[in-house]
Formats: sequence, structure tokens, C-alpha cells
Amino acid sequence: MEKISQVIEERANKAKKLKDLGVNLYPAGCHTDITISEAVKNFGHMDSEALERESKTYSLAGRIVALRNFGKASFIHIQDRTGRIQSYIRKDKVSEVKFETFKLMDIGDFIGIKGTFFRTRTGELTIVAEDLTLVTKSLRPLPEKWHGLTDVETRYRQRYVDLIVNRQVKDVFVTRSRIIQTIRDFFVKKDFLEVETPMMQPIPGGATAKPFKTYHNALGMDLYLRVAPELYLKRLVVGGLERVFEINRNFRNEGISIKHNPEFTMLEFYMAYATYEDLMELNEKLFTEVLQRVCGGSIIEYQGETIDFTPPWPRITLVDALKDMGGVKEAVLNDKKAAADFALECQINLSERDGHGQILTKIFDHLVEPKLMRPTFIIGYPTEVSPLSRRNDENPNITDRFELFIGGREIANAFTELNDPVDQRGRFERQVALREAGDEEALFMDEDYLRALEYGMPPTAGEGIGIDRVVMLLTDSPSIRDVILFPQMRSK
RNA sequence: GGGCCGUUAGCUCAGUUUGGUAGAGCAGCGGACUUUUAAUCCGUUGGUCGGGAGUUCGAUUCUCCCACGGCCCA
Repeated sequence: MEKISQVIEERANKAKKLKDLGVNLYPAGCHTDITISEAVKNFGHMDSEALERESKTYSLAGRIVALRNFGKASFIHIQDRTGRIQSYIRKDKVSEVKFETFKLMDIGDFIGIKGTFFRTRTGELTIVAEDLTLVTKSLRPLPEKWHGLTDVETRYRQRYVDLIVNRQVKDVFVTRSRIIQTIRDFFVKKDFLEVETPMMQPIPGGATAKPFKTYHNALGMDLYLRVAPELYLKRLVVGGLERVFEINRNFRNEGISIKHNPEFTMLEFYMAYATYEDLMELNEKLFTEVLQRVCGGSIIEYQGETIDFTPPWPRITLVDALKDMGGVKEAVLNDKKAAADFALECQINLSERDGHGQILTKIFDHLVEPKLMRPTFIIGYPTEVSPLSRRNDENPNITDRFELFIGGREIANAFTELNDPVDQRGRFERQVALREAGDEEALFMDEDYLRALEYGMPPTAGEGIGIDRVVMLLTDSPSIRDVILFPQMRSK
């Protein structure tokens, strides 16, 4: 139990006084007939005379966020989901009893105001109260008005306070919602079906990542929180749902960083008869539409960098990117030993199990990824690191796969799906061997998925897009925690 | 996991270098004030200085351990 501070105690006293006056601290509901932004929209343009002629009374409600007392009158600002407006409370307008009630209200309380609009001397649209009601009593003080709440730990742990006092925070989450809505509309318009597949999976699959494990008592079995929905969505393509998408959470039991939260939101979609090349084009269209609707253009500022999304976006092979942008020598590309030596020089952590392809992608992540500011497709990923992707027809050592990088970060991963069940079995077997050798991120054998492929999956291209990272880009947020309402924190 | 930094009043921060148990602004409380908007003016309360141990006559300050957070690295 935390100790009661003086300020909180004072609020409890006021609550008691209000109660003694017969005021309900938590009445049910509150009648309103206008939101604050509607009021501003309807009356904000009128001059004093026009407002006087209007003379109709309106009821609105919100949280008191500023309070200036004058003995027998008060100015307050109240805030609802749509905006902020000033209200003028006069003792001679609201009756002695109501004014006494009002005197016991604090910043943070919810209040209902009934009154008419006018303009103050300084020209601010203000509702003068004819009647007022306490709508909810707040028992804790809000952070102060100058600096607000800046302590990041409190902002994440008590997001409700952050949202009350930091306007930009709310804007970020409004933008987040709009981005997701735009994406959803985009796919629905293209005849994709939105689906929900298991979050609890007996065999976690679809990504090389360490899963969370849990246990189902009634079934008496282990279950894993999904690291990706991929294998279930592709089963749906087998079933004839040729265009599907899912926007939902994935869970990965890994470290927390500026770009990793253990649960994060992923869009995955699958499109029968398409190839990864079709998806590159589709990405350009999708982002163009999202940017248009959310930012009103195709250029954004991210952490001081200007990023231009105007298509077409460069398509560069992993090998070329390593050579041209990473300054990697030919020998590293052709020889595993040289690659390993070079990686060590760069202080990259290698595992004994890493093959040449794995080492090259690690070098890429280290040297090239941070440089890819404008949207760029990297293609030609080694088959070794792409256990679910279709092999390239010309070169079976690479796959028909791309990753999309924007702002120096991986944003999406896409490929033409491997629909050959025999090849897929071989890839699973290699993953199982890696797992047995100690790789906790390697895929599990999934016999049911193989059976589904044996029934036949049409040629399909699929992709996953990290929604949180997209939101970070479009809201200029430096940390993933700024775009997740309740980021994971260690319990105190 | 490693390195660096941080944790002081409800909030935002000083103070700690050179040890003598703390200050400001806002908020709160009391008073004045019926067009203010960072309202103003007068007065005033409020702190186990993140937790624990050590050194010391004495620790918010120095040392060590722990917790939580931030940034960087892995």
C-alpha cells in the first residue's frame, strides 16, 4: 500500500464534503447534446452579437484540465475526446449551492456544463454555465501544467495519465488506428478476406524465433503463443481462401529494445497466383495509399531524416547490397571461412551452426540495414535462411524473397511461398537438425502443414509487415514503446 | 548478459563535487479578487532524498549490493 500524500488526502476530504452536501460523486451517465469540437465548429466563427442572438443552451461534458478562480467566478478548461473549451462559472448564474459544489471540484474531475456560448474580452469562445454537475470525482492530482508528465517510466506504466496530459500521445494512437484502418480497407477492396487464426499453437511456426510456452490443463498439452500466423494462413489458401489477411499480435520470447516488444502487431497476407514480384508493386501501392491518407503526401520526416516514398523503390540483391553498400569483398561472398572471419572482425556474434548464407545476412544486418533509409527491396535471400520460401528457378541456393527496409529498419518480409511438399519436408528436416543442435529459434517439423501442402497449395505469394514499425515511421516515434499503448515492463 | 547514466515533495527540477538529515516552480491549503487563460497578490502545509548494508561522531551526499528505468553494445 502506497503512503497517502497530502494532496491525495485533500482530495479525499473534498470528496467527503461533496458527499455530505448530497452530491453523487459517481452518477450514472451524463446527458450531452454537443461535443466540444462540434461546439467550436458551430460557434467558433461567430462574433459576440451573433452568439448573443443564438442564445440557445447546450449541454457538454469533459474533464477539468485547467482552473482559474476569482472568488465569485471561475474560468475552467474542460477536455473531451474531441477537444478543449473554456467555461465561465459565475456564482450569480449557477446558484449559491451549485457554486459551493463547484468550489469543491478539482483539476481532473469530470464536469457537465449546461449553458450558452459567448466570447470573452480576449475573444475566446466560452460556455457560460447556467448549470453544472459533478460527473466523476478524481481522487488523484494530474501532473503539473507546464511540463506535464515526462518521466518515461510513468508514462508507459500509467499510460492513462500520459494520455490525459500529453496531447501528442493521443495523436500517435489516433494515427496508429488510421493506418490500420487504411490497410484493412486496402486489402478488403482487393477482395482479401480478413481472418483470425490461432494465437495458441501446438507447434509454433512461420518464423525463426523463440516462442513463449504455456500449458493447457484440460487438454493436458503444451501450447505456444504464436510467433507468426503464416502456416495457418497458408492452410487457408490450400482450403481455397485464395486471398487472406490477418492483423494481429505475434509473441516472441526475446529481448526488449527500442524496436522490439515481446508482443507486437503484424499484418500477414497471402495472395494465390501472385509472385513476390507482384507483391513489390503491391507494397508501393499500399504505402502510397497509407501515406496519402495519414500524412497527406509521399515524403515523411523520421528522426531528422527525410524519407521519400515515391515509387518505384530500388530492388537490390543481398549480394550487391553487401558489395556496394557494405564494402564487402568478393571472397566473403564466395567463401564461408572468409565470411566468418570478416564477421568476427565486425564483432558480429556468430553461432557454430551458422552456414554461409546465415553469416552473410548477419553481415548485411550489421553493415547495410542501417543505411537503407528510403524504401528499398532487398532480394535474393539464401535458401538456408528462408525455410518457407520458394527456390529461385535460376539459382536454387537463393529464394524468390524480398525484405523491405525503410528508415534503416526491416519493415516487411515477403516471398513466393514454397508449395512443393517434398522440398518443404527437406527444409523442415534441416530446421529440426538445427534445433537439435541447440538453435532455439529453428522451426519445428509440422506434419499437418506438410499434409496440407500435399493436398496442393496454388502458387502463392505472402508477406508480413511489422505494423508497429510502420507506425513508428509515420509518427516520427523513436521507440516501439511510443506506439504501443501498454508496452511490456518489468513488474515493480 | 555487458557498459554508461538516472531514481530527491503529487508533477518538473536544483542541491551531493568539498558528509552536518533538503530547496524552487507548479499543484495543494488559508485569504483577496465576477472577462481570466502559465491569471495576479498575500500567507502556508508537504520529503524514510528508490531499497538494504558498510565507512563515519554523523550519510540524500562516499563505498558495496539490490530494484526499477533510459541509452548504447551483444
